[in-house]
Amino acid sequence: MKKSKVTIKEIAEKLNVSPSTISRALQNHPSIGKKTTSEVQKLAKKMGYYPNSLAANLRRNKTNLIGVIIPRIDRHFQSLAISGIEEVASKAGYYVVIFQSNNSYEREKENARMLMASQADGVIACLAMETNNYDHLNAFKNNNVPLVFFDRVCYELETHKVVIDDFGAAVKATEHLISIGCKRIAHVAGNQHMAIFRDRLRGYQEALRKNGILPEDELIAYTEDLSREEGALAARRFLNMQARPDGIFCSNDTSAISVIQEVKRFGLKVPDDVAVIGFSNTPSSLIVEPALTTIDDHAFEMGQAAARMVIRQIEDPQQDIASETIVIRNDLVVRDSTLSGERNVD
Amino acid sequence: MKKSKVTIKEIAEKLNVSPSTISRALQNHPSIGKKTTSEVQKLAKKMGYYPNSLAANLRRNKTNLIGVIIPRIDRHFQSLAISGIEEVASKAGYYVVIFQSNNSYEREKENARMLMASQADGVIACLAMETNNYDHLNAFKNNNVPLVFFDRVCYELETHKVVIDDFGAAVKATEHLISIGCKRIAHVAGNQHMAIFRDRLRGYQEALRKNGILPEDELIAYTEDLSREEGALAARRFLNMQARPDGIFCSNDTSAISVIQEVKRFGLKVPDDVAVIGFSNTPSSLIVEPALTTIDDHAFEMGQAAARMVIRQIEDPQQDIASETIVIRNDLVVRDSTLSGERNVD
DNA sequence: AAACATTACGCAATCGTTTGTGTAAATAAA
DNA sequence: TTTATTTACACAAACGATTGCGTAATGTTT
Repeated sequence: MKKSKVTIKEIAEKLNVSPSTISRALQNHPSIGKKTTSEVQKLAKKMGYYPNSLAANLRRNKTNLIGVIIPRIDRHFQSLAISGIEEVASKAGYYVVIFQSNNSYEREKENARMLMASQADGVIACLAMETNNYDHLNAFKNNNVPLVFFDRVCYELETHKVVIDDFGAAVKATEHLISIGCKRIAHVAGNQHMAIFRDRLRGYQEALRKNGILPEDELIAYTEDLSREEGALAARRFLNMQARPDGIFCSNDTSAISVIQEVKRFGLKVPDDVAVIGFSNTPSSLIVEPALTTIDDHAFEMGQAAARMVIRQIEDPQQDIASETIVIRNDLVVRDSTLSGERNVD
Repeated sequence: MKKSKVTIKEIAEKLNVSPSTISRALQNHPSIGKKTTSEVQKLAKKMGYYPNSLAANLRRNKTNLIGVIIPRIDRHFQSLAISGIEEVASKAGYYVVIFQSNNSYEREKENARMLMASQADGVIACLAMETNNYDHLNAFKNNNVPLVFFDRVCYELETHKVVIDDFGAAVKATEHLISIGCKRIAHVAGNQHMAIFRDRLRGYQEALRKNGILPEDELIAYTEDLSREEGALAARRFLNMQARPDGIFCSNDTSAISVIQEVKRFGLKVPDDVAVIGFSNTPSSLIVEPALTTIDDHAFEMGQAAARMVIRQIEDPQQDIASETIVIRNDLVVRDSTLSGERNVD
C-alpha cells in the first residue's frame, strides 16, 4: 500500500509527452495546446498529483514562507497578532511558520537559525524578553530577508517596525484617571528591560507632570512579568500605604485584574476608592467586576500590518531602502473600573 | 549590497575541495579529515553559510514539517494546543506550520492542498465546524502522510486521534451539580454538528437518567457556537421558566460566564439559586464572580500527545497499521459557581 | 620492497520542478 | 508551390544539497 507520491515525470510517461509540457500544462501556459492541457490536468487530478513545492521552490528560489518568531502563542495578544498575520499572508498566497521563543534568547537564536535554513521569504518577529543581543537577527538583513518587528521591537536594528504609541497610550490612560478625579496615581510597571514597558512608565510620569503632579517613586511597582501574583503583591503594598493611591494604572490586564480583586478583598471599592486601568483589552477585562477600563492595542491589526509590510518588501525589494515604522492606533476603552456613579450596562 | 546566499559550492571553491567534501565536513562525516573538517566549518561560519533545507529536503525526501490545521489560533483552547504541539515538535527537530480554517470547509480544503504541496511529513488537524466531507483529508492517507486528529475528530476516517472523554466529562459535570443538590438541571448545548458537543449533551442526559431524573427537552438550549450572546439568551429563557432550573451545565466557558452574569442581572444568586458549570477552564473562568466551576480539558497536553503521535508515525512507519485513539484526562475544577456557603479563597 | 589496508577526498547521479532555447509540424502569406 | 510565420512541444540545464562508489595518497604488515 506504499504509494509513493505522483510526480510530473510519471504523468509525462503515461501521456508520452515531456515533463516540461506537463509542468507548463499545469500552469496553463499558453504555448501548450488546449487539448493537451486539459488532458494533462485531467490525468493529474485522476492520479492524485500534488506539486512538490520543495522542488519548485528550489528552482524558483522562492518559498512563499513567512516565519514568525514570538514569545508564546498562548498569550491573547500574540495569538491575535498571529491570526492577523495569517489572514493577510494566506490571502496573498503565503504560508506562516511559527516559532515560539518562550522568551528565551537561546530558543530565539535557534528559531532564527531554523528560519534561515528554511529559506523563508520574510520574517516577522516579536522579541523575547531576554533578548539583548541581535546578531541572530542580523543574519536576515545580511541575506536580504525582509524582517519586520512588531510590538516588542529592537531600536538598535534598522528594520521595519509595527508598534503602538505606548508612551501616548500611557499618557492617555493616566490622564483619564486624572480626569475622573484621581489625585494620587500609582503604576504597576512591566519589565524595564523592554521598551514598551519603559515607554508606558514614561508616559505615566509625563502625564502626571503635565498635570502638575510630582511623580513619586514609591508609587511605582516594578514587576518582572506583570503576573497575577506580582499584581496582587503590588496592590497590597499600595493599599497599605498611609497615603493610599486612588488610581492605579497597570501595564497589562492580568495585573490590573489582580489589582481589582485585591482591592475588593481589602474591603475597598473600585472605582470609588481606587480606580484601576489596564492595558491590552484581553477578554478577561470584560469579565472582571467591575469591568476593566483598558487600552485596546489592536493586536489583530498589528499582525495584519506586519504581514502586509513584509509581503510588500518581499514583492517589491526596491522599496526596502528605508526603514519604516507603522504606528497602529490605540483606544482607551472606558469601563466600570474607572466609571463611578452610573454603570454602563451592555 | 545584494549579497546572494552562500552555498556549499562557494565554500568549496575557496577551499579548493569538492562540494561533497563540504557537505560531509559540515555533517562531521568521519571520512573527512579532522583538519579539513574544522577548516570548512570555520569558513562556513565566517561566510555566513546557512544550509538550504529546500535542497537538502528535496534530496532526502523529508521536510521535518508538521502541518497543523485548526479553526482559529486566537481561541484559548487552540492556541494552548498549538503551544503543546510546538513544544514537542521543536524538541524533536520539527517545524510547525499553521493553517487557520476559520471554521470554513473551503478554507480547510485549500489548507490541505497547500499542506500536501509543501510535503509536510505529518499533519495534525482539528476540524472546522462546517466540515462534513473528508476527501481533502484522504489525500494524506493516500500518500502515506501521517494524520492525527485532535479534539474535533472525524470518526468516519480511520486515523489516529487525540480526544478527551467528552461524554464522561459531561457526566461528571452533571453529577457534580446533582451532588450539590440541584434538582432541575439545564444544559446549554453546542453545535450538534460536532461530535464533542453531541457527546457532552449525551453525557448530560445520561447523568440525569442514571440519577433518576427525566431529561426534559425544554431544559436544553441548542446554540450555534456557544457565544456570549447565545449564552445570555439561553439563560434568560431558563430564568423565565415557571419551574426554573437550579443548575446549568454549559458546553463551554464563554456561554457559562455569560449565564452567570445573566443570572446575577436577573437578581438571583450563583450558586445558591442557580449553580453554573462550564467547560474548558479558560483564563476568564477564574475571573468571573463567582469563579466558574469547569472541566479542565488539558489542551496543552492534547497538543503534546498529538505531536508525539504524529512524530512517532513519521519516524516509525511500520507502526502506522492500526489507528489509535489517545484519551487525555480531564478534571473537574470546582470553584465558587457551584460551591455554596463556604468560599474557597485562593 | 612488495602487497595490502586505510584514510581522505572527488565524481557524478539524484531529488522534482522550472524555463530558455531549439525545432518539427502546421498554418498562413507570397 | 515556396517562403514566412505561428503553434506545440522536446531538450537540457539549472536550483543546492546528499550520497554511493571509485581512487589517489598515505600508512602498515610481512
